[in-house]
Amino acid sequence: MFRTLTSTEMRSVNRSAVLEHIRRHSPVARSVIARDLKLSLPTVMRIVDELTAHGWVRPTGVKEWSSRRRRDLLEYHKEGHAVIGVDLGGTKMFGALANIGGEIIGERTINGHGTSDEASYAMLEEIIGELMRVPRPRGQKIRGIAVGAPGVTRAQDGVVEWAPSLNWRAYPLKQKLEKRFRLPCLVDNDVNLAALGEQWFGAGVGARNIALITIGTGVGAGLIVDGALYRGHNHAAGEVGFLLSQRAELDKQYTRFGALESVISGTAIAERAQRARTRAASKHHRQLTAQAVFDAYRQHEKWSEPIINETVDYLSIAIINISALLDPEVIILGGGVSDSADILLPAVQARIHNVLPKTPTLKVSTLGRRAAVMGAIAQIVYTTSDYFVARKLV
Amino acid sequence: MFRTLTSTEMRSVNRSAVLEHIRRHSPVARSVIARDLKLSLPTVMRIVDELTAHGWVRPTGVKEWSSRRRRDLLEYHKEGHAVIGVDLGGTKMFGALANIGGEIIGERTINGHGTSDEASYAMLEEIIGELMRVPRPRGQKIRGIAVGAPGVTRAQDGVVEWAPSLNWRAYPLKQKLEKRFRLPCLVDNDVNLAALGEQWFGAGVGARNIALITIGTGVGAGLIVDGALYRGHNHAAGEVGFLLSQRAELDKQYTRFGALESVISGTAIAERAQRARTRAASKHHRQLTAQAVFDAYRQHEKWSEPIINETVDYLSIAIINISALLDPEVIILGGGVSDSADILLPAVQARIHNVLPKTPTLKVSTLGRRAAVMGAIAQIVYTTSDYFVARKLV
DNA sequence: AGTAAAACTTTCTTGGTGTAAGTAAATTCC
DNA sequence: GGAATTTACTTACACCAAGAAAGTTTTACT
Repeated sequence: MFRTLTSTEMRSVNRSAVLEHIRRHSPVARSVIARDLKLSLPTVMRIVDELTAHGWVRPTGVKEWSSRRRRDLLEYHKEGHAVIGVDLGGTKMFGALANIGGEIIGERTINGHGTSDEASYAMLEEIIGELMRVPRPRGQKIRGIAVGAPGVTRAQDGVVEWAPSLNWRAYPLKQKLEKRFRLPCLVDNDVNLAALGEQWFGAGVGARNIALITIGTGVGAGLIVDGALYRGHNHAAGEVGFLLSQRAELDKQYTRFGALESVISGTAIAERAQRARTRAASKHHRQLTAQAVFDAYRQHEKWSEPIINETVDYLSIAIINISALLDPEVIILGGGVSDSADILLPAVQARIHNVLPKTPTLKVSTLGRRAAVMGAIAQIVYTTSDYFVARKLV
Repeated sequence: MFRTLTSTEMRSVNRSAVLEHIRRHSPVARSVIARDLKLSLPTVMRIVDELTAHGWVRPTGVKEWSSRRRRDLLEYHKEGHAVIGVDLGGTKMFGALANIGGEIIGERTINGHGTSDEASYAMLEEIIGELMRVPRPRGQKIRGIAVGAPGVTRAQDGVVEWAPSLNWRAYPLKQKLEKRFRLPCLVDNDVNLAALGEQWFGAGVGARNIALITIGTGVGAGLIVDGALYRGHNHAAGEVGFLLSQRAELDKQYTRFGALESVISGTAIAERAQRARTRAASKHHRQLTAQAVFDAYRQHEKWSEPIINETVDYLSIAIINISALLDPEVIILGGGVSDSADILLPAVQARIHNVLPKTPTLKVSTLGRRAAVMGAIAQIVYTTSDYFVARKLV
């Protein structure tokens, strides 16, 4: 729990701080970095040299800008490295090749998933293989591969403990990928990666405490607490699908899906709509999707209102409970259902104001389905550049 | 957010690790520390010398113990320093003088609280003054004063933003105390200190992720996340009193007390009992307390059952929600109501097993009303010995 | 008694940070 | 238009702290 440091690791701490500063403020001059981070100028120089040599940072070429002398500014070298990120969703696999600035170079999607553990893995290998063959700017190397899996993952050793949709159980994914592709590989929960993605490139930029709620096939949350991903004691933090919001739910058993999940997930919304419609019209309409229910609501079709209202209510309760417990700066809505944020956000906003003393900022994911892939970039930068953080206990 | 380090601070990181190791494993030999913490022996020697010189650690005098040579072992020097901790509860003030090993040297309690902000402060000063005059082992100096306030506190600058029971609003407590007592002073939320206390000396020893739920006059929680106290973006993390567990609660306004608080707090239990009794017997009994309701339940008095069942249910929901979101290793029950844990714990235990994939360990506070004061010790040790922690991002 | 092993000690090297003095570039002032 | 001034960076060096390696002490075992 208490990690010790050598001088080299102290350098890593400082290097992380400098790189992070440049990433967030580029273009920026060395002297500004020194001032902001309270480092001496020689130290900043040395670290910047190191970062430049490794392709994380480069001089802009642009000179001067304000009073007195300005020499070349520095910027985060977006094109310095490429990263492969894959989001293994519940229903499809989405992979991207991107540079470390979050610019996507190539994408691949495969619908459906494997029927066995090895079939799922083969599809993943296929996607990664294709992405590795996508042409990149000359000299740009792939720095690593990060995979987000829907289920319980042990990020430390890269084992997927349980991912039902892929038929993986105690599956040593990282090990297999590293053996196959000979690159640093890394496995995490898909929602965790998405939260990190929003923190680096999306709606959570600049925030130190973030909750990303994704509502799609299922419901989950990724938590960033005091600046770092929080995974929990059993890798089960952020399982908001299992939140309870009624006393009656105590008497039921929830194994595959949680209580909240059975109300507000896209699947659940569609199911309720299906039931309402067959009751109302006594004839089967086409298969309804959550999307269709929201569209109906936009068209003021009466039957959709109780469904949407119920969804809004239970989502509001979840958001209130998350805020009461975690007091994040921002709560981000992601996943397929967030396409209907135009309906959800204002409604939820109105509901939570009464009940909480302090309300977080509510936002919609700006990265959408790419969130996890963007988080993959962040994770690869973290691990391959030895990110260390230090903190003084208050 | 990204803090930089100098060599001296690197030393602080390592010193913290060594002190922490000795605190948790004493008596222990230098060579063992080096092995466990992956430090070289010379470094451990130097740090231990430093710690000994400052009174944090001392040689046991006891020699050897196993194969080959063993020289003097080291132990945490419990009596090395004294600390004053004060818990400003909702209804009474409880202060203690203790050594850094958590052994109490003297205690003082004042019932009730001031009618104005300055009256409350005067009472606090009075308690601290008395504790400073309690005779201590010779040579033992008071290292600092930590105060836990019921309400919103800014630990960083020691300002109590809002503590209704004490009539404090934006009250610069730390500043006033330091001016008066000329010692390092420190102000935090009472439940936060209690959580820290349980982590150092109580039911949370060894755990990295802890939620302490206190149920007394009000309801609150202290969260320890990845080893450190988590306070949230607006110093409002752990406000479990505001958790919702029914859709109907969305339509009410909760300003002074939260929704959950109005059901499971000691006050709320007593109120419901009062109503039930007056209805049943149509004559006023003596003022009922939560304690009395639990006693009645133990005596199988029928009227108490629905009250206790309701309490158990909503507490279970809260615990389930906390687990789903935070996945702590242990959830500790504290506060006045935890005296009835013999009833609550097994009942809650039974309720949560069905609903959650992973359940945390449920425990009762082992420190009771002293929890916050014990946490005060921890905080003072943290701040006055410059605790730094370093962490590699996965 | 001699030997081996473990637990420190001492000495020296290495990595890294900061200070201080120095140089270069650009703006401002006269 | 040149000198003074300010800012950005550079160089040289001192200092701090960790680790490696070799030396010393203590103890168990033969």
